[in-house]
Amino acid sequence: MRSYGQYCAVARALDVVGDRWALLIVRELLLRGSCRYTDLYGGLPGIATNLLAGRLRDLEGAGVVRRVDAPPPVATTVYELTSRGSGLAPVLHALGTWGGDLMAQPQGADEFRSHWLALPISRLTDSTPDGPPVTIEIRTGDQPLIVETVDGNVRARPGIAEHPDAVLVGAPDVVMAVLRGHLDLTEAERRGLRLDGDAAAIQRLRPAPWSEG
Amino acid sequence: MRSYGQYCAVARALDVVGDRWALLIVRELLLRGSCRYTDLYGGLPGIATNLLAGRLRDLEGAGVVRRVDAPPPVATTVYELTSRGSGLAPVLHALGTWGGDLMAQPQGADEFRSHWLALPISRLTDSTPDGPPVTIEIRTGDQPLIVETVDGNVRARPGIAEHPDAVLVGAPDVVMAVLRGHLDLTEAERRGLRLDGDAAAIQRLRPAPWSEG
DNA sequence: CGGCATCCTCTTTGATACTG
DNA sequence: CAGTATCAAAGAGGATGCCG
Repeated sequence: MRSYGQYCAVARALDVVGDRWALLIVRELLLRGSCRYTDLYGGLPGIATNLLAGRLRDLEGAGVVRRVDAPPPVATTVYELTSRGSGLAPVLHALGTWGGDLMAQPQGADEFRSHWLALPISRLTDSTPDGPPVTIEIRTGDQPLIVETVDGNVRARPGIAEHPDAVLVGAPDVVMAVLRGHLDLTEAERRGLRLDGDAAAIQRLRPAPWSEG
Repeated sequence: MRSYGQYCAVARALDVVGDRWALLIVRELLLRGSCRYTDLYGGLPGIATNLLAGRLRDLEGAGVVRRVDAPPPVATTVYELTSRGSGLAPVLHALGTWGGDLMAQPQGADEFRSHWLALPISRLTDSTPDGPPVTIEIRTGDQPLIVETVDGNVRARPGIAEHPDAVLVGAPDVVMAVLRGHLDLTEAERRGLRLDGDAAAIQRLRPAPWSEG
C-alpha cells in the first residue's frame, strides 16, 4: 500500500495492515496458528492467489508474518504470526466487536468457515466459572468445533468432542445469534437449530460485559 | 468497497470501514467532533477531494457518519459521527496502540497535525490522580494543544493555556517520544525540545498499563 | 471562498491460466 | 502444493472546472 504519509500512529498502522485482505490474513493466522499456503487460501474465500502471495510477502517484510520451513512431517513452508503480528489481536477483536452488529443481517450468499466462530467465541465468558467445565460441540460450517470453558474463559478449536454436554447443529447465523444471546433457544429451534444435550451448558456462555462497547 | 462476501464479523466490519481513508476520516471526526468539509480535507493531507466526498457518502450510507445542516453561526453543512460511528473508537485505539511502535521511526517527510496527538494522549493516565490537576501546553504542529488531567484521565484539545504548569515546544517525534516515556527530558532537550515550567507536570503523564498490549 | 463533480492517468485488484 | 504470469476491470491520485 502507498503510505498515507502522516505522522500518526493510526495512519502508520494502516500503512502496514490497511491493505485489502491484510487483516483477514492476520485473522486466519491468529485463529489457526501455523498455516500452509493452501490452508490460508481455503480460509480466505474470494482472495486471488497472486494477492495472497503478494500480501504475505508484504507482511513478512513488515515483520508481521514469518515463513518457517516446517520439519519433515509437514515438509513444506508454513506461515505464522510474529509476536508483532499477534499484537494485532486487539485490533481484530475491536473490529469484530463493532462488526458483530452487522451479523444480524442473515448470511445470504456469504461464504462461511466454522473456525471463524472462534474469534467471537473467545470473547464470551463462562457465567458460572466455579461450576464444572462444559464442553459443547458446534456443527455448522465446513468442520465441527469444540467449545470449552476454562477458568471463566471460553475457547473454541476444530475437532469432535468425546462427551459433549451439548451439541448444536444449525445454520451459522442462527448459531451465532444464539451464542450472542440475541436469540433464545426455542426461537432458534423454530429457525432450524437442533440442540442435543444440556441447554444449561449453552446458557452459561455470555458475552463478556467489557467487550460490549 | 467490494464486500469480502464472508460471514465473519471482522470481514463485515471491513466491508464498511476497510476502504482506504475510511478509518482516517473517522479519526478526524472522533478527534474534532463536528467538521466542515474543508476542516476534514485539511486534517487528511494526501486525500483527493473526490475521494473524501465519495467516502463521506459511503460512510453516511453505512450509518457511520451523519450530515447536519448547521444553524446560522456556521451556516453550512457539517459532518459528525453517529453513535455507531463513535463505536469505532476502540478500533482506532487498538490500531493506534499497535502503530505506536512505528512512531519511533522519525517523522521524515510525513505530514503532521497537532490534534492527532489527542488520540495517544487520551490513552495516558495521570500517575498522581490525587494531586492537583495539571495543565500542559504543547506547541508542536499547526496549532498549540492544551493537555489537562481530570480524575486520573488525560485529555487534549486545541487552544492556548492561560497558566500552564509546563510548556513543551519541539518537533512532533521528540514530543511524542517524551509523552510515550521513551525519551527522558534531558535527552529530549538535546534533541531540540524546550521545556518551560515544571518538569514534574510532564512526569505525571504515564501510559495506561492496560493500553500497552 | 466552500463543497463538491469531472476528466484523465496510473496503480491495485480480481479472475483465471499456467509452472516447478 | 505453492506459488508466478497475464490481462481486464475497478479504484486511487491529481488537476481543474463548476456553482451557489
